[in-house]
Amino acid sequence: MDNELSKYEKPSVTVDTVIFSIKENDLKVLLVKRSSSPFKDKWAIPGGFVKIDQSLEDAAKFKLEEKTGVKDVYLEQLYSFGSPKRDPRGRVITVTYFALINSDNVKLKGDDAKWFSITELPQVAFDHNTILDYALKRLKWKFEYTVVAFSLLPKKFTMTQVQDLYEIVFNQKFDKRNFRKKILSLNILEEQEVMRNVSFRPPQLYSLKANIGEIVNIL
Amino acid sequence: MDNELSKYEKPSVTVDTVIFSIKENDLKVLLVKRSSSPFKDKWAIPGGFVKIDQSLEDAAKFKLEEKTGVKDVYLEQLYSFGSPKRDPRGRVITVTYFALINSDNVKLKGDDAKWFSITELPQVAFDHNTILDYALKRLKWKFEYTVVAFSLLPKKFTMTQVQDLYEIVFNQKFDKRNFRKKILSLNILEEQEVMRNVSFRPPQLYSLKANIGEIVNIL
DNA sequence: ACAAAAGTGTTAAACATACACCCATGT
DNA sequence: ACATGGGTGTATGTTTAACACTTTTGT
Repeated sequence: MDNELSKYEKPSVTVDTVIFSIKENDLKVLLVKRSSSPFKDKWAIPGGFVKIDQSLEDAAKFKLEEKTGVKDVYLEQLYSFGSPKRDPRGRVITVTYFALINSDNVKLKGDDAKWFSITELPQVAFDHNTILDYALKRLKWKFEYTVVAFSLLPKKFTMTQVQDLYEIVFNQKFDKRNFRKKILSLNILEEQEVMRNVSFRPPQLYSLKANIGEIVNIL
Repeated sequence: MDNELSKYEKPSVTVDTVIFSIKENDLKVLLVKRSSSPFKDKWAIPGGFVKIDQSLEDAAKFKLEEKTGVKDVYLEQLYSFGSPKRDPRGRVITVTYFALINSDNVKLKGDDAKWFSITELPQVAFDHNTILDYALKRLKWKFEYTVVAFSLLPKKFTMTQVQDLYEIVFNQKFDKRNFRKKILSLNILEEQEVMRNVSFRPPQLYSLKANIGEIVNIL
């Protein structure tokens, strides 16, 4: 390697991805158990070193697929943490991402990974509690101002599912009529068929209109 | 250095800081002329390599003070860019920051740094145009939802200065009465004395109340 | 008295909130 | 017929948007 780049001692760079999903009507985060020192046997956010010719986002996607088998999820960069003492092994800067997946599609690989309710997190390695706090804040923020919520739902969903999701994330009840009015007024949903074979009034199914990306300022 | 960290070839890490200020009733960005290859003589966002025992934010502050002589400014992390090919010399990941300074206090050091109007940017080195676009988007966003605007103003300011600032950043006129009502209703300003020795009706001076940090959801 | 910028109030429209009952289905 | 969750409308308060003239000072 040439001149200026080799003049400085280089830090290591990792990418860690906070993976959110909804399971059992609860907001969950995927954590993996560390198999080696430091923080052996503590839980940690899945992540790994960035390969020298791999983009940051590719590193995040790679880890995500390795752990969950899922591709094509909502993925966004969160923040980079680089305090010199955050890893006892040496200087490690981590670029963090957060992912939203619909856990129906997930098959966890190996038994080192586990879903934790956001309200019952274990002690975690490194500064990963800071990262989790930050990710949760960002998640709420995104729910308020964008359409990312729908990445946590199946393709077709009922209005009640949407409302349940918002109530889980904000840990707060919303008025049913007002909630529906609000969501429908955004004009981001398409009516699908009506659900069948349920022993109560069959709900309307909706899907997110194609080409609705992230769009700020809703709700 | 020990085990796992040295198993991987490490990327270089830089910190680049997009420095915004208002001069001549215009939104400006500070750029520096590169003195060496690659992109010799092209303009670039001020930045440098992260020292092995320096936090990311310290690296940003250091560069900021080196170039402008200013400390204690509004500084926030923007985004990390890490595409493998962004620097022709090798793998360089950059963590970007953006800073808002009141340029009254600034003495540019050396003649390699220059303020550019955001509307008349030169060609820039590396992927710095992407970074500038991103920074400008974030700036507007922050103006809409937080109180950062006041970091670009002197301690005491008139309502007209605040409005001018918003009009510069959004490149859009606002109604004077509604604008004042809005800002005053936020309850974030304190009345100071009235300006003197002006040949027109003397304006009220305001200052930002102490302890008003960033506070989301204004305007 | 004039030039320059500061300051001020009202009305209409849009949006948000609060609130309770009937509906469609399977068993 | 009953249990289950789905679906709907109206009235009130709050927020935003549109709009033009008078005030204070120095020269």
